[in-house]
Amino acid sequence: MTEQQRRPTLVDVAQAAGVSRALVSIVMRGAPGAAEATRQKVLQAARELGYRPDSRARLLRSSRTRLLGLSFSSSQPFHAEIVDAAYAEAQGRGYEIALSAIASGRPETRAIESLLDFGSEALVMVSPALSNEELARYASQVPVVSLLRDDVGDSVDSVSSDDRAGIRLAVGHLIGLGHRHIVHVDGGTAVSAEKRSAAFRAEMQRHGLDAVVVTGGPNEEDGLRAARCLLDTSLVREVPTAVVAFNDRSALGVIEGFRAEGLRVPADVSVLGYDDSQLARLSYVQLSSVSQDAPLLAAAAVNRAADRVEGAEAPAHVVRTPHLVVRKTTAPPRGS
Amino acid sequence: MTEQQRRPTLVDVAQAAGVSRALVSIVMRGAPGAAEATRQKVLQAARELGYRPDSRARLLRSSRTRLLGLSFSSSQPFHAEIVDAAYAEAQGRGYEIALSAIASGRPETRAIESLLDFGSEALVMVSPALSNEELARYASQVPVVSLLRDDVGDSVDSVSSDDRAGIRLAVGHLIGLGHRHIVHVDGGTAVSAEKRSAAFRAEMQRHGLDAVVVTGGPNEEDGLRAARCLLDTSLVREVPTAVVAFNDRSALGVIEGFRAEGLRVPADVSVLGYDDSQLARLSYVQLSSVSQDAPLLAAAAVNRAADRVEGAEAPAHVVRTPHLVVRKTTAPPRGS
DNA sequence: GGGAGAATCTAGATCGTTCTAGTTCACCCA
DNA sequence: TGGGTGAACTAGAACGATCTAGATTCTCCC
Repeated sequence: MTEQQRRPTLVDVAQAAGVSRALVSIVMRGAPGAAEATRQKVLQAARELGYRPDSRARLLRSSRTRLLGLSFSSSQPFHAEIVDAAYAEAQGRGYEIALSAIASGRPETRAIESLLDFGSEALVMVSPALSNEELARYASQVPVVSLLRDDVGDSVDSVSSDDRAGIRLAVGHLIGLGHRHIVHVDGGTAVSAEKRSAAFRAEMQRHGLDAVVVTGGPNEEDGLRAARCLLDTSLVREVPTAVVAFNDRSALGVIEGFRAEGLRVPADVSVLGYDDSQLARLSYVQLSSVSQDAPLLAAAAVNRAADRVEGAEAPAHVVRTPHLVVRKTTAPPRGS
Repeated sequence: MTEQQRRPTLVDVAQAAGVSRALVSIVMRGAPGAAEATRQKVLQAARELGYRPDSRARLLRSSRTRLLGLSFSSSQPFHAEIVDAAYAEAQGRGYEIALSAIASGRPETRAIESLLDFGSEALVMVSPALSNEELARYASQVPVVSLLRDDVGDSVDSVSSDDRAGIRLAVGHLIGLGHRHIVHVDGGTAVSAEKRSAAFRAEMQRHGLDAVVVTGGPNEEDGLRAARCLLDTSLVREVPTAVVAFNDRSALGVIEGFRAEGLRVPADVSVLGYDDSQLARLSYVQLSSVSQDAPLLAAAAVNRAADRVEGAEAPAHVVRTPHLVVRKTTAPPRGS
C-alpha cells in the first residue's frame, strides 16, 4: 500500500528546473542573487515535486540554524501558555522552536542535551531547576535564557517577573481591604518558592504584622492540605482572614479546603493566587491573582535569545513588574 | 566572557584516541567491531573532550533516524499526560521523540511538516483534525498513527478507545443507579464529539429512554453554559437527574453551573466525565469518569509506530475498551 | 566596439556523521 | 608453508543542504 517513495531533494528540483543546485538553494532561502523569471521557474518545479528542504542537512551545513531550543515541564499546564507565546514570537523573528519536555524519567539535562544535539543556537529554559554551575556550563556552549527564574548567575540571561513586587502587590491589596491576619501558603520545594515566602515575610514585617507561612506546594492537593492545616485549631491560634497562595493551582486547593469546612470565599476568607493562569480566569472561579504576564515574558525571552544569537553583548537580567488582577476571591474581612 | 568554543567532533575524538573516525563512530554507536581495549580508550577520550554526537549529522547520514514525531495541542492539558507516556515508551524501544505543538498561529500542517523536515521516521498525531485525504498524503511519506481518533481511513494506523463502549459504560452506570432522565452535554465541534453523541443516542434508545443532547464543547466554560441551559425551564421541560459530559473539563463546568444554582452533586444530580484526567482525580473533585487510559494508549501508539517503521505490514486499527472509574459525583437519583 | 560593473548563475568544498568495501594482521590447520 | 578465517581497523563516498569563489551573461556608457 503506502508506497514509501523517496522524498525529493534539491537535486531533483534542480534537474526539473534545469538549473544548478546552488541556485535552487538560493531561491528556496529567498536569498538575493536570482532573476525573477528563474525564481518563479524554480518555485514552480519545487511545488510540483512537493519539495521541502531537509532541516537536518540545512541545519548541519549552515552556520546559522535559526533554531531556538525550549525546555519546559510537560506536567505544568501553565507552561503550555508559554510554549504558545514562544512559538508566535519566534515565528515573527524568523526562528524555529525546538521543543523538549521534561517528563518523568526524562530529566532536565536529557531534555537540554537533546536540544543542543539538534543544533539549537540558544536555549530558553522555563523555570530551570539546574544548579548555577550546570547552567553556566551550558552557557559556555550557547546563550542560555532562564525564564521565570532570575538567580542564575552572571553567565546566563534571565527574563523574570519581580516576585517581591508581586508579593508586595498581593499583601498591599489585602491590607488595603482591611486584612490583618494574612497567611502565605508557600510553594514547598518549587522554583522561586523561597523567594516569594521571603518577600512575604519582609512585606508583612514592613507593615508591622505577623508573617505566618505554612508549607504548601505547586498544585491543588498541596493547597488543600495547607487549608486543612490552617483550619486545625490545635495547630493555629486563629483562622486567617486572607491567604496568599504560591500559585493559582494551590489557591484553588486552598479555596476548596475552606469550602469543605463551610467557609465562604471571599465572605469569610479571601484567597489570592499567583500566575493569573487560565484556571484563574474561569468564570466560575474568578480568582484574584498576581499576573506575571507569562506570554509577554515568553516573548521577551525569545527575543533576548535571538538578540544574543545575533551578537548582543553580555547576558542581561530582564525583570518585569507583575500586576494584580482583582476578581472575586478577595474582599474586605468580615465585620469591617 | 562566555567563550563560544567549537563543539568537539568525531575527528577530534579520533585524533585524541589515535584511531580513525569510523572506529570512533562504531564505538559511540555501541556497534560490534571494536576491541574492548580500544573501545575504552575511545570512550575515555570522548569523555575528556566532552564529546556528544551531533544529531543533525547523524540523522542526515543514517538511513534509520530512530526519531518519532509527535504532534499535540499545547492548549490541552490532557495531552501533557500523553507526551509523558510517549517519551517513556519511546525511550524503552530506543527511539527519540520530536515534539511539535499545535498552537495559535501554528496550524497542524505546520507542526507536522516541521516534524518531517527533521527526519521523523513515523508520526504520531494526537487527535488529528486533518481530513482523511491530508492524513493519507502524509501516510504516503511515513507511517502515521492517529491517537484517540479512529475514523482516519485505511492508509493510517489508529490507536483509540472505543467511544461507543465508553458511552455504554457511562449510560449503563447511571441507569443502573436508577436514573431515567439523562442528558448528554456534547463536545461541540471537537474531534470525536459526534461519535460520542451518536453513541449516546443509540444507547439511550436501546434502553427505551429519551436521548436529550445539548451543545457543549471541550472546556469548562462550555460545560457551564450547557448547565445554565439545562436549568432554564423555558428551554427544558424537566431538569435531568444525570449528565454525561463530553470530557472532564466540561463536566467540571457543568458541576459548577449546577452548584451556582444551588443544586448539589451528586445528591440532586449526577455528573459523569470522560478521560479520567488529573482533574478528575483531584481529591476535592472526585469526578466519576470514563477512563481511556491515555498513557496506555500513548504507549500503544508509540509501539505501533515503531512496529511500522520496523517493517510491520498494513496499517492496523487498535481499539481499546475504556473502563469506568466511579468516584463521588454519581449516585442514585433523589427519592429512589 | 569594448570594457567596467552589476546581475545571474555554477562548480566544488564543506558541515559531522554513517556506511560500504575494503586492508591488515594474527592465528589455525592441513 | 601457505591459504583460509575472522577480528580489528580504515579510506573514502555518501547524506542534502549551504557557502565561497569564480564563471558567465547582461547592461550601459563613452
